[in-house]
Amino acid sequence: MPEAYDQEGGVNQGRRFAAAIHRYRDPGAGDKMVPFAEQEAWENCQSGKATLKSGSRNKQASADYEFVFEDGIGFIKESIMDGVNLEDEMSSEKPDDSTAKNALQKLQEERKTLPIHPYRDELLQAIHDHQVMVIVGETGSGKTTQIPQYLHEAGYTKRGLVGCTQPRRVAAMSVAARVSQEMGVKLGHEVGYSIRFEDCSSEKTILKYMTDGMLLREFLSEPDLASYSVIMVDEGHERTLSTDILFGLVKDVTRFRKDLKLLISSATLDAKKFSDYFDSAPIFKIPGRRFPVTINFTKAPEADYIDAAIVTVLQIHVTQPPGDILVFLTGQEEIETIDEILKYRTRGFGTKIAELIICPIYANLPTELQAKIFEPTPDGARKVVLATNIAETSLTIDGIKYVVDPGFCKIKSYNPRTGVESLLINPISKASAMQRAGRSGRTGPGMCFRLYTAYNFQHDLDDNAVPEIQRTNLANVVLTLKSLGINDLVNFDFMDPPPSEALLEALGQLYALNALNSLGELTKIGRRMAEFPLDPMLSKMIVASEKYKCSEEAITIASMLSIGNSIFYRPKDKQVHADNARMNFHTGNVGDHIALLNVYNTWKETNYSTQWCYENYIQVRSMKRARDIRDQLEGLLERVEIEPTSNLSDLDAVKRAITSGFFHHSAKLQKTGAYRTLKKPQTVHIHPSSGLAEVLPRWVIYHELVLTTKEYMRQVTELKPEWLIEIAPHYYQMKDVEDASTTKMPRGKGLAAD
DNA sequence: GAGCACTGC
Repeated sequence: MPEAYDQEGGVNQGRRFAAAIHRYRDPGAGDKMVPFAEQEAWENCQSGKATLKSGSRNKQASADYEFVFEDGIGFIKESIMDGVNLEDEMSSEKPDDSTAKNALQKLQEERKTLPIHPYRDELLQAIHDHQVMVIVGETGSGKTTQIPQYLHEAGYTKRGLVGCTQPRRVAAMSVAARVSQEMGVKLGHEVGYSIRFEDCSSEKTILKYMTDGMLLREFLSEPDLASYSVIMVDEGHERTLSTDILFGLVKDVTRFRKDLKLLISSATLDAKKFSDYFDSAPIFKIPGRRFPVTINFTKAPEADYIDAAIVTVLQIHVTQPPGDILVFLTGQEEIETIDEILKYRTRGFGTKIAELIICPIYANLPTELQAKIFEPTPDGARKVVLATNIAETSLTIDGIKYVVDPGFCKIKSYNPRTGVESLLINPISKASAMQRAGRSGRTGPGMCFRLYTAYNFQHDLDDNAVPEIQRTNLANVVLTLKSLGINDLVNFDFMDPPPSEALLEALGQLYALNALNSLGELTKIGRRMAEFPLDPMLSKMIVASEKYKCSEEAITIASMLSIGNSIFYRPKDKQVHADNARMNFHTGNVGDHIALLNVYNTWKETNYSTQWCYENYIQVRSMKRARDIRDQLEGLLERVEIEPTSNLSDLDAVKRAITSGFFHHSAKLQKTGAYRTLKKPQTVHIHPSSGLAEVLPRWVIYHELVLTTKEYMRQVTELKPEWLIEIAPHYYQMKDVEDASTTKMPRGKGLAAD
């Protein structure tokens, strides 16, 4: 086994997990089937047709439960996720040779073959009878495209819009496109969608698909949702930050708007919880349409999931009938490692085995390389897709018959006490494991190979992932709710309340930013800040830039910072070139914020050239996104009546604006070469990718703290300590910036000047 | 001298 991946951090995490499996494993359960009542119930429930009797099931299982590759990893066939309405699926796949029908008629007939169709009238009656309902609609049931149309047909659109929220932009767009076809209308007319940067709706629109975040923004201007007659929150089980806030808001609106209908779609496992939260709302269940998926667990725990994944892929390739393989991995590095090892290993087979086409896919992979996974697999070859969680919900790949699931993913966590973010490898949830398995049964019967034991699935995995609202910085959530006039946040009706520590921290932060007064009410500054769809520190920087006459620079920097760390592209074989290109923007040790400003302005000077991006190792996609965000912020400047002004000749003015938003994030150099944060003291370091990593200024301000191998400040700019007193006198006193060991510090100048 | 799960406004 090559050693390359042996040193990889994720593997160590995996080992720890595997060790945990060992600890928990029942020593007698090795080769026997263990009863999994809970799991069976779960999966039967999932299938929508809980008809399998346990007796016949066991008989079937004992006949062929053991699925063992020769000389490889032993798997046990543990269960089957049933396919439902398979016959319908088969018949709808048949080409329709009646040429007389026009396209619209065909679409209307297709609608009638959807699993939801027989439930139409019953569903409409239930919606008529109840104000709030939880809809459990399995994948492929047609709930997202059909329910809004049923509501329209039943007359609900006469009283107002039917709005349907989605967690992702593409989903909102593509579903709206499909529904507009089915209704035979032009997209953007009767059927439209609304997503950030793109409003494809009009006065004619009666069915509106939108991202959940977009409905949340609409709440700010229409807190009673007066223009809607029905709101359907789709994919509620995904528990995005926006849906969780929406839940609390729409639940409240239904109390005083008895004419507003509310539909929440959830997965089977959460339905009861959703129903309880919405005052015992009835649950309406619609079966889905899916092919059966056979689930295999390893007989024994695997110590190294990277190795296990590689062996499993090769075993499938050599022993199993045609069909592509999807492997779920945690990140880019893991994907690249497995890519290399698989290439190396299959080279050894020569022409003895069929060709194995390896396709990596992750969100930061340049667009042109992402396209490869959608190319059809040539006859006689097999494709193996190495994917992150992006393949769990965000994109679907046709032709996948086998899923390999090591059972891990990276999850961002946030420590409200220290403000440190980190990205850690964690075991996935049961819900996530089922979702992954389902990716193999989209176009035919599938097989899922889990690289952990059934015991481990049952006992070590949580039912659901921790919702985002419980593991994120809440400053923006709090500002949004405050601007909706919700003052008592501690008693806000969250489905799963965030830790009170995180709420208090966010309140404190907003108070320090002068967005809230001492009574916790929104100030004029706070109201202006709430207009910007940004982290409040960035919004404050923009609002403060008015005073320093540099709003143009502030919105550029805010746009670039809100992209995250995916601006610079650093290919393995050209790291030196990429680093040199990056350092060109740091001339004069201006700091990382100004460097980002330089990147954007230089790109703008090239007329937003793609070629220029390639030459400078900059991600084109990220820059285009920065431009979209900047355009939006430019429009919002006008809304809050801030003049667009540029002050490039006075970089200190720009840095003062930055300090106005980020004064919390200050740090001072120690004799050791490390830094110490001024408030909530902790030892931190300048990230090696910073332009100031070797400059080590005495005082710095940073954008964020990330924990990787050390605690690093990412995006760092030099600071004059007197700015802290000048800008945040309520937060810093002289003693904070005085320093006995730094008598040589040129104090007074900045202070006297202002 | 490091390491970037994934969304969304």
